[in-house]
Parts: sequence; structure tokens; C-alpha cells
Amino acid sequence: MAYWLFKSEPDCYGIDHLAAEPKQTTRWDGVRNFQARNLLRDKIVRDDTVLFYHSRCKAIGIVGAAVVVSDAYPDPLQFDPQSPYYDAKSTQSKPRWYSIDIKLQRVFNRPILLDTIKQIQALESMALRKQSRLSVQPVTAQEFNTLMQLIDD
DNA sequence: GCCAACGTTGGC
DNA sequence: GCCAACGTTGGC
Repeated sequence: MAYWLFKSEPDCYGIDHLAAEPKQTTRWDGVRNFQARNLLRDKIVRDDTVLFYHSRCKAIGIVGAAVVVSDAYPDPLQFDPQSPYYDAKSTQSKPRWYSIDIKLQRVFNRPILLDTIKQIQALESMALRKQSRLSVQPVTAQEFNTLMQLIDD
């Protein structure tokens, strides 16, 4: 049972979009970074917890939690020439990119803002703060527990 | 919307 | 396999 943080731009796909999905479940696709891909393909497993993070917006921070409800499988968008996520170097037998499905668990009453995270000593080694560009990041159990204590609902 | 930081590509 | 050029990310 591990913890992860997934970033998304709410203008593109925010937690409200996830909440509006049938079964509040979506495919996390379009990840096109090798380090993030390796986590999706090799480390993230069913029942892991995902913290949903909003980037590039007014209230930057963690806005809710989701749970992983599938194993990793090849991202279908890499095979679709119409998709912006199409990758000519991918083949069905040798896919380059992977997806998983996540299901919304809860939306926090208010986000845990990046500003707040930056002020907390126990969170200073979060990947958010060093490898800030990685869109799929590991979160330790200690970090997760610290974050959950900040939720007041 | 700017731009620094960082990941990827490709010529050599 | 180095590294300059280029593209993208994401906080501000």
C-alpha cells in the first residue's frame, strides 16, 4: 500500500471532472515522461492511494484523494494518430507509455496549498519541492500522514 | 503570460 | 555518448 501524487491542470482536467465521471473513475493517460511512466508501469498498483494535485492555477495544492482501481496497461492514446499523445515509436508489442485507472475517494473541503506544504518542516523532502516537474511522484507514508493531519473535515 | 529549470532529441 | 538546441512544465 503506497502513496502517490498526481498533478493535473484544473483547466484541463481537475478533480471536479473526476467527480463528474461515471463511477467517478477515469483513465490516467497522456503521461509522457519516462520517470513518471516507470512509476506507473512498475511501482503503482491497485489499491494504492493517489493525492490529486492542481497545478498552474489560482489555488495550487492537493485537492483530494483517489484510489488506483486497475493494474497498469498500455495507454491507448499512444496508438491513436488523431491524439496529441500519439507516439509513432510505440507499437502494440512494445508500448512506450502506460495508464492506470483511478477512482475518486474524497474531495477535501479546502485544498492543502503548496504555500502551506512549503512551510512544514516534515514535508520539506516531498518531491513537489525538489523534482517539481515530475507529474507522478512518490509520497512517503510519513508525508501522507502529515498531510492528512492538515485536513480539517 | 513570463521564464527558469529541466527532460528529450539528434548531430557529431 | 556528449552536449547544444529545443520543447515543456509549472510557480510566480
